[in-house]
Amino acid sequence: MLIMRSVPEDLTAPARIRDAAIALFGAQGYDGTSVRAIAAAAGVSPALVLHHFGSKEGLREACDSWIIDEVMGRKEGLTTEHDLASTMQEWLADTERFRPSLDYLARTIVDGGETGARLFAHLVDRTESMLASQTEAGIVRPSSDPRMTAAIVATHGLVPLVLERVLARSLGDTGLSSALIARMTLPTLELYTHGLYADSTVLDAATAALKGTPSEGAP
Amino acid sequence: MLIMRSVPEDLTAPARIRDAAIALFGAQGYDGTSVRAIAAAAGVSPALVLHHFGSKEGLREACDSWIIDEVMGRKEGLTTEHDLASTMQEWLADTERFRPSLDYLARTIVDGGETGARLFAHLVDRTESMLASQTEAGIVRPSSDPRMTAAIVATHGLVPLVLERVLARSLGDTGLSSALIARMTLPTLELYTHGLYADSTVLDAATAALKGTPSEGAP
DNA sequence: CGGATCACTGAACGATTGTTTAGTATGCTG
DNA sequence: CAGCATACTAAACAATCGTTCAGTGATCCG
Repeated sequence: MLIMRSVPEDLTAPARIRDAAIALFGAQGYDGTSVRAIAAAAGVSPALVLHHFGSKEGLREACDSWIIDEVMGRKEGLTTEHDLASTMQEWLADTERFRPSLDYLARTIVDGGETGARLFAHLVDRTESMLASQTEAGIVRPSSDPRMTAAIVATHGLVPLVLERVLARSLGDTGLSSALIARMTLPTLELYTHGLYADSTVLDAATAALKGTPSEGAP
Repeated sequence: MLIMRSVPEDLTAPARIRDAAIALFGAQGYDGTSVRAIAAAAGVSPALVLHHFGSKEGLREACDSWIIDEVMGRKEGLTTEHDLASTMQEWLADTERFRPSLDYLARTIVDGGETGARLFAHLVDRTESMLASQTEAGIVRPSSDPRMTAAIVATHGLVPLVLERVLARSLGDTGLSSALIARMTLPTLELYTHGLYADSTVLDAATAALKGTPSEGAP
């Protein structure tokens, strides 16, 4: 770990510590990152980290609420209203710049903890209301289970975030993930416009099968 | 960590160690699991773990190749040919039973390491050839980018695996993830049959926009 | 029977972990 | 200027980490 002071100088010490923590937690995970490594990356002593954040867990919570504020756009100019979807779109368009936040966000969501669940639930809520209004406008087809459809569409949006590494490696090692996102756009829109199947035989068969066993939710 | 010997007795010590490692690595991650915890769960001494597997990293590699064999179905009766898709379907139908393997597999894939990349690449290959034959048979619509479409469909299949926790929590805490999978089936088939959009205006707009800037791959 | 190999354990090793403590420097407030 | 809170560090703390070592039984082979 020869590289230190990887966070610029013109920030307060707590801010440098927080930025370094997000970068290292995102890159190596919480357990794989030591307080000493964070302190070195922020250019401070290990004791100062705990002086400002109480404990390593307290630092994680500070990073969580910071990333939530960053995702929801409660920073910078408070002019624009943001949410997870729009922020992710912005970040994925410049992965090199937002790499720390992207990695931290991905880990938070797949982790399934309180923060990840809150962010995902928010994304599903937004997706559901968006789909509802677009369905009313005739843009989107009605669904037999709007909540689950919203959840599915939401997860599809998270795919480039949480599966970026394996995706890139399975499509020739471009490594440039913004090009990957761009290449995903057209096939995704094709799928969302015409579906995958040429006709409705598979769906009809599944519908008939579910009609045959209607007691689905009661064990 | 009072609970130990969580792996049955009637297995060889290396097998018990490996099973305990898969369960703990899957539940808490590699860094979050100590050799001592694995040894306790397997009912052996910590030294025996390293005696059989050389190091903690060696144990991980053994778990990786074990899970690969398990996924590819190179075990039990060698009669049936399996792959990632069919194995995942079988495991997700009985999540309680296959919880350790499911969690370990999910972590391996999102980790993006060698094993995860190999498994995912295999899944994309299988999906691509399946889609190709079904396209030729008129079941599946042709795609403008078959490889990427296969990758997208593959990632959609991994969604319940890697996002199970947040998914369950955003749809009322059932916790029973097999019911979650069942509820996902119909909306997914609706999406794959009719698409999400009512008409092709969004796709047409995107296609026109990409025609306007055709120099996509050359930086 | 004798020797060797093997599975296995208890105890310890040094390194690293998160955290605490004592202390220094700085800058604000009265 | 005195007093005090704050930012910050060096050093050490106990605990845990992965790993090593010496040694014990048991099994097997000749």
